[in-house]
Amino acid sequence: MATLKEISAELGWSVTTVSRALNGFPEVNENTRKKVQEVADRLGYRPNRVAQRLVTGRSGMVGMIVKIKADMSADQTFFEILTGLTAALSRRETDLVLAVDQDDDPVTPYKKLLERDILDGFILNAPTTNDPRVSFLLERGIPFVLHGQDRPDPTYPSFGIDNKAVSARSVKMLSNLGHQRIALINGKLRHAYASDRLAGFDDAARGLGLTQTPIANEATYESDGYTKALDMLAGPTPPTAFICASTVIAAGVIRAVRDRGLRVPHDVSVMAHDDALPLTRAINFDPALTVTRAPLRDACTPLADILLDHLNGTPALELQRLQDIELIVRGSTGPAPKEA
Amino acid sequence: MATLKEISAELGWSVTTVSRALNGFPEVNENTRKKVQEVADRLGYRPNRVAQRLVTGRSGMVGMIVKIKADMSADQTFFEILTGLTAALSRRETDLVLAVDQDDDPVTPYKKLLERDILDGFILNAPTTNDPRVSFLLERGIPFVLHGQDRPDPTYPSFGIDNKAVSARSVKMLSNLGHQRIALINGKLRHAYASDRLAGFDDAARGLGLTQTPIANEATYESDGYTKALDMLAGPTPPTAFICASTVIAAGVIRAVRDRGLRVPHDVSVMAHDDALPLTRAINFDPALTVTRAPLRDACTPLADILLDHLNGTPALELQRLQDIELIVRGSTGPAPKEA
DNA sequence: TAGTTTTTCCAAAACGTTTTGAATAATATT
DNA sequence: AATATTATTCAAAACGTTTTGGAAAAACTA
Repeated sequence: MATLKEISAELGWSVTTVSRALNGFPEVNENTRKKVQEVADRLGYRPNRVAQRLVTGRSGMVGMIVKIKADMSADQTFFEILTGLTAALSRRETDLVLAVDQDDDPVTPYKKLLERDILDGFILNAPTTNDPRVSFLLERGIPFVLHGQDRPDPTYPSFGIDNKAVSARSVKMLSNLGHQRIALINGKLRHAYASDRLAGFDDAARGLGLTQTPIANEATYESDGYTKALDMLAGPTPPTAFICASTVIAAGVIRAVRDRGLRVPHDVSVMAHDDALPLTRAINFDPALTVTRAPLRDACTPLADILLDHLNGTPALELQRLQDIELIVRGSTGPAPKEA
Repeated sequence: MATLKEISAELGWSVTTVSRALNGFPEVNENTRKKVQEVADRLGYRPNRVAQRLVTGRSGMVGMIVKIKADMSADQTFFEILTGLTAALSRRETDLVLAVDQDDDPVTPYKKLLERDILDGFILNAPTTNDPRVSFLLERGIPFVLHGQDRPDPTYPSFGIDNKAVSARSVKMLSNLGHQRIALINGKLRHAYASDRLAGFDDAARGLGLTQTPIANEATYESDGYTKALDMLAGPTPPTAFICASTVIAAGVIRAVRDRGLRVPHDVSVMAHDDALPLTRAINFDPALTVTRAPLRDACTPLADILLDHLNGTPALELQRLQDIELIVRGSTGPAPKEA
């Protein structure tokens, strides 16, 4: 590994000048800069990042802790955001490094990595409500960006969708189609997104004077959608429309509707939130699925940019952005059925 | 973050003494050492790893590059080795950090991470024959351990199974049961393990004078096992026994055997190599599967130990170890059928 | 030519830690 | 008490890079 000292010795200039030449300081003469760059290229000089971080506090590496789960259902999300973030950060000459979380306490892996004092910041995803990781990093002034929000008035950089609006827009659309009995099949309530969608659903239903709005939480898989929808459809006043937390859950709901001899959308409308993951495509449903769409992949560049802008000095409150949600109406939703 | 300087100032001893006290140097008085440790504990002192690496060349972090693939079939392997390695390294106060490989050239992500000069070494897995990553790291004298081998006379630390012996023991066992027509359904030949198993199969068959030994390579999924076994069973002299690259492939072979109206093991014996992954358990097969067994999880601690011993100075040639293979005979294999 | 201004490069210090070789203090021996 | 030996601590340098504040060189002006 070539060092500044070697370049300095070969050219007869100080280490200071060599450093400033390579780093584009304006007071270095252009000829000097060119000569330094030529020798650096020839010797294959690469700055020692460890030494840089010791002086500047920056290594050019940001971290993300990965929770390995026994079930594989989250893998699409996981891989999608990993590959997207790696590419987005790479465009800004930053490396994403991962560590595996194997502790009961979600804060522990952050403590361990912080002991190394090597990473410039963190990207956090899948927040729980009032996420302890967020509180921990805020207390220590460690830079991070959160994908989503974990509290109503966040003081940290973030990028995500407005999950209350996801529910509200869905409820309004279905209400406009004449649906009075609208069901929500929601995710696990420990996740902040699910909690927000529940709140948004309640608010919207109340605002529209809807009173028959059954809710089931804690759904993850297709089979959850199936069993919870079956239960709801078995009641005396079954819902005529479902809002599902994901396209995967919607597949289960549609299967349940059909197993009851009902038609989509003629008898029951089904819609879902769509992260636009590669293996569960809404347009491949029969009928094609109506969705509130916000591709997970579209979050990667903003997340990378927000974190790096924050590291470069932009105040956190200027780095809270929302991802657009697109309502796409397809064949899985239609007017409420006439009451028999 | 407390520093040695702060401890030094509080106690009135030099930074040198404080450093040596904390690092257990024998010439430091025991009383001195205790006092230093107390202040360090009180101030929450943690060594700055960046500064340490600058002086010692060690950060306490080793790296692994992860190739993200579109299909999910490798995830079991991936997760198994990740979680195992993280735990094993953690026991030796070393952090495993991951980076995502998104380049066509498998060497590129190593180059990028090496520019950082932060990691102490690498763990490499899934080698191809004469793996370019191995050559690259050897040329640069970068410490690493390889899970498996990629060449006949490796000069680097490694831990893995003898894949030639996997095939040889399987062939011998089936030959001893009277089988004369033994088929191999092998993995992708670009992987070193598949290449070695092919060689071992050929050698063993030749040594036993077997001449009807059909081979199919490039199998990964259950469906590969199914279609390749169907093809072989459709011939004029179908095999009476199969050796499969994995338990997943064996499931496909068994399905093909049954679709042909044949019985396992009465008409056709089926065995496989078993990495003991959690979701594809050989004893859950019907009948329970005969296997050459080498749990992937059992490789993790040796891999971690070998790499760290190498970093601590043990020569590479003393750090090449083989994992035991256990031949477990169960109900899927039996004597060759009598010729009709 | 002398004085002033601008441009360019540099010495020193810093970052936090480790290590070498020596200095100092304490203890033992004569 | 003086000398020798052992135990303990220390100053300085190193690691590679960046930055502050200033020195030196070059260019400009009167």
